[in-house]
Amino acid sequence: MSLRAHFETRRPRYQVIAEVLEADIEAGRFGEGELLPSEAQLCASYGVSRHTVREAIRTLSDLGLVDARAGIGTRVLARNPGSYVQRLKEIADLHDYVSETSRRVISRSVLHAAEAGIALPGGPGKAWRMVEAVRHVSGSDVVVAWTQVFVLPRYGAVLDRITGNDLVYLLIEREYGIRTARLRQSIYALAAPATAAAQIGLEPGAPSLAVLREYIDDKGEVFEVTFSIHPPDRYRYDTEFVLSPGKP
Amino acid sequence: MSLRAHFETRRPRYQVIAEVLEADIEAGRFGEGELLPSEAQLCASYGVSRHTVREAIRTLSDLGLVDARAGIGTRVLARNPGSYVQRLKEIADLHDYVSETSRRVISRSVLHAAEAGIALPGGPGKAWRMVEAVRHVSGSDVVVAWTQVFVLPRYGAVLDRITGNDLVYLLIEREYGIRTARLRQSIYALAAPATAAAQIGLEPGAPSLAVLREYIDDKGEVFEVTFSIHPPDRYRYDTEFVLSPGKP
DNA sequence: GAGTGGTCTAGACCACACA
DNA sequence: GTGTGGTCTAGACCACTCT
Repeated sequence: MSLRAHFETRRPRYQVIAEVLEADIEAGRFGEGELLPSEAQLCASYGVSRHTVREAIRTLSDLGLVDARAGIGTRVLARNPGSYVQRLKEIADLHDYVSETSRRVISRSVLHAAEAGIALPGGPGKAWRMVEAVRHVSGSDVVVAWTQVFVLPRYGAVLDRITGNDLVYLLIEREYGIRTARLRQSIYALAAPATAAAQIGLEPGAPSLAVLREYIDDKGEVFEVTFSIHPPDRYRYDTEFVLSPGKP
Repeated sequence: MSLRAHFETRRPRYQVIAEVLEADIEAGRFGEGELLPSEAQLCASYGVSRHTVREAIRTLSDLGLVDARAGIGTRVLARNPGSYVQRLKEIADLHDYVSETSRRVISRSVLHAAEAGIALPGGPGKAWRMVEAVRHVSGSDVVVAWTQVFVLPRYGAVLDRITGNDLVYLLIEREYGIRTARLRQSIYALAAPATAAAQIGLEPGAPSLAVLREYIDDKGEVFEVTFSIHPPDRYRYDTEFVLSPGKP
């Protein structure tokens, strides 16, 4: 294989070489688990400098196709099927309805985990601060969710200051300089509990959608838990996964 | 700032420089939207070659912190909060319950979109092949879902061959050489429809969780749609999002 | 010790953006 | 035109792995 493509198309040599190597891998000329020719050999084959060869290999590495190691060589990885990713810039994207709805606080309290209607991490004796609220469409009285927000007592101050649209985890991140490293989310159907049902205009026991979210900081501590109950037909959880190449 | 760190710790110079620059950005010494010093200036400041400076800048670029452009310079991007990604190697990970459950086919048919209980893409007159099935825990008769799978007629042959655990989209990918490029998923609460309720041991109108998935190939065509109804408490949809650095 | 990729230098020419 | 980053060469030394 030559580099005619380079001279014809004026594309960078390392890109052309990367594509040739990629095609070789796809075609099985370099099989899974085998080593690519060494950088020195590739330099000779393609008549380019080592830097150029290394740029080409870097491209393949970024695609997750090969793994280069000093002392060993550049190994062809298992045919990468890619992976499906859902990517969010802000966790707020998860509840895009936030911007179109407002919160009305119903109550605030301090309680022990055992008293909450749901399982909170840290054991039944652990104290949490909680606010109960409903979310309704802004400028209307259509209620889309009944919500509980639990936060660790040391962050509880933010709960006294929330207004219609603030996202509690963002307030905590900002004021206490922590970062949400992980979010766990669980969605399930539920017969609406009486307390929630009354607030959102459902019959007790009617179908409803429950969403439980745990916000976890970079030390692994769950610092906030939210629990929402949505009326059916006024809320759905939509997701799109896109196939993307890249390292696993 | 010197490169003492390099000589003390024996770490690559470009890494040390990258960290110094990153700290400078964090500290606001290079503000959002501003240009970094040119590569030539950085070479002089740190007393290294241009290659080394470029490796450092490449590191920052991979982190999504800066954007280098020929003719302009290297611009500091808006403080990158990272993004939260949910990553799946196989869409099958989405229904992890697949491996622990088996499917029992109830019926097969050919129908027009208008006859389906849900909205299928492509207009009401479009023909689809469908199978109706229930999923139950393997080796038990506990039913966890009532399911409909719709596929384009030209792929319908696979529906005649599905056994207890095959994933239809994987069969189609394999046999017809297509690739699932995107998956759209919608989850909502639903009063169980009578047909489904009867099959999974629910009262009609009881709370249930509905999951609608559209499988889309790389030409943008929806080639499969699945619709599932789950009893509450026998199914929940769990997700974990992890904060990851990187370009947006 | 021989060979690998990882790091680094000192040059060079180019395409591009902007004044 | 001047300066930017993008590409490329021809060297060099190193840490690492395997024998």
